[in-house]
Amino acid sequence: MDPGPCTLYPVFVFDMKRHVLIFGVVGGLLIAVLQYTEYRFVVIEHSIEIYGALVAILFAAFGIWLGLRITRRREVVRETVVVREVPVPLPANQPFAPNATQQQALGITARELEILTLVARGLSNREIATQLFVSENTVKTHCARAFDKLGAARRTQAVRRGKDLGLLP
Amino acid sequence: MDPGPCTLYPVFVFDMKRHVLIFGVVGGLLIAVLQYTEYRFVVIEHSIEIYGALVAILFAAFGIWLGLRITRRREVVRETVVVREVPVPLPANQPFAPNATQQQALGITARELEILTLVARGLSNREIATQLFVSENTVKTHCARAFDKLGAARRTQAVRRGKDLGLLP
DNA sequence: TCGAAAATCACTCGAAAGGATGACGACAGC
DNA sequence: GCTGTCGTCATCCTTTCGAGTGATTTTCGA
Repeated sequence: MDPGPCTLYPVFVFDMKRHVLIFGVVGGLLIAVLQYTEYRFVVIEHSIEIYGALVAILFAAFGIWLGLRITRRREVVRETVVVREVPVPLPANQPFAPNATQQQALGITARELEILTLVARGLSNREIATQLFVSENTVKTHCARAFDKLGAARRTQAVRRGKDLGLLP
Repeated sequence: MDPGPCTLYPVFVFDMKRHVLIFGVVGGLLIAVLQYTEYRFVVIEHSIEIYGALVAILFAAFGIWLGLRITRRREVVRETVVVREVPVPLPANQPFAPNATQQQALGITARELEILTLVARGLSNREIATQLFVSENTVKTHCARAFDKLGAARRTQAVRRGKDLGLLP
């Protein structure tokens, strides 16, 4: 559902592709070379250990190099993103009209939507109850029903979905 | 090892010390384990190749991790250099760039903002912790600090203020 | 090398939120 | 009449949040 950390560094995954390719090629070459040398120095007793150590050192060095290269790329991209920075406070503010179609499709009543907007404003249940002259339990009931209709488990999630569906400004 | 990156970034030589230590310990353990398994599966014909491949993969992964760890997070430095404010009426829906000016004015760190965006997506603290591979307590701490800097008492309020200040999409 | 800032984690405690269920009155529509 | 919807309120119980405090480790700049 949620793309998560990948959205934060999409360039990272992109770069990986090419590097993994290089990794495969160089890895194959290294293995071939090492296998060749293995058969040449088979007379040595602890050749397996030396072999393993060689492979370990070479691949570790290569891995470090890969890690350095990846992060270097990421740094450059990060800089360009900063240049593209656009701080914009508010574009236009005409009276918001909730999406009545979505509201009816989900069966959300007017009262529930009213409470949802107050939830989106960051008010607590108690504050909402005070503002609407009803009890806190009533607010909770409306909230529970609205959350259920929105398929939300938490109020932040309900706000998120409400905005996505055009129910909230 | 790879002397290249070290000469380019002499600052990391100091950091390398500790990492090289870890590298040695983990490497020794890995070799021991691999040697043990080697003798257990000596019946397999191509055990040497498997052994080498195992060592290669493990050390390559470890090397990558090491490389990433050493050169992590250098882009923040560049970020302060670029200061550009462009009042744009409406950026449609293209990649969102948080208002760095507001963020710096409030002293909100990158990690706090990252967690704030996940809060705005309706995730619970536990879900955020799982997604970022940290403990729930850490998420709570970041949340608390972010809320304090935003002057918010609840997460819905924090999301609201974050949006108003251009910190959240 | 040193120190400040940031990130990490833990613990407690109280408040807030949420789930489940039941109930009551008003009101519209058949 | 009867039924269904809506708004209202309640109780019990569990989970989640938030505040406060303290600590360690990592990072980064001077």
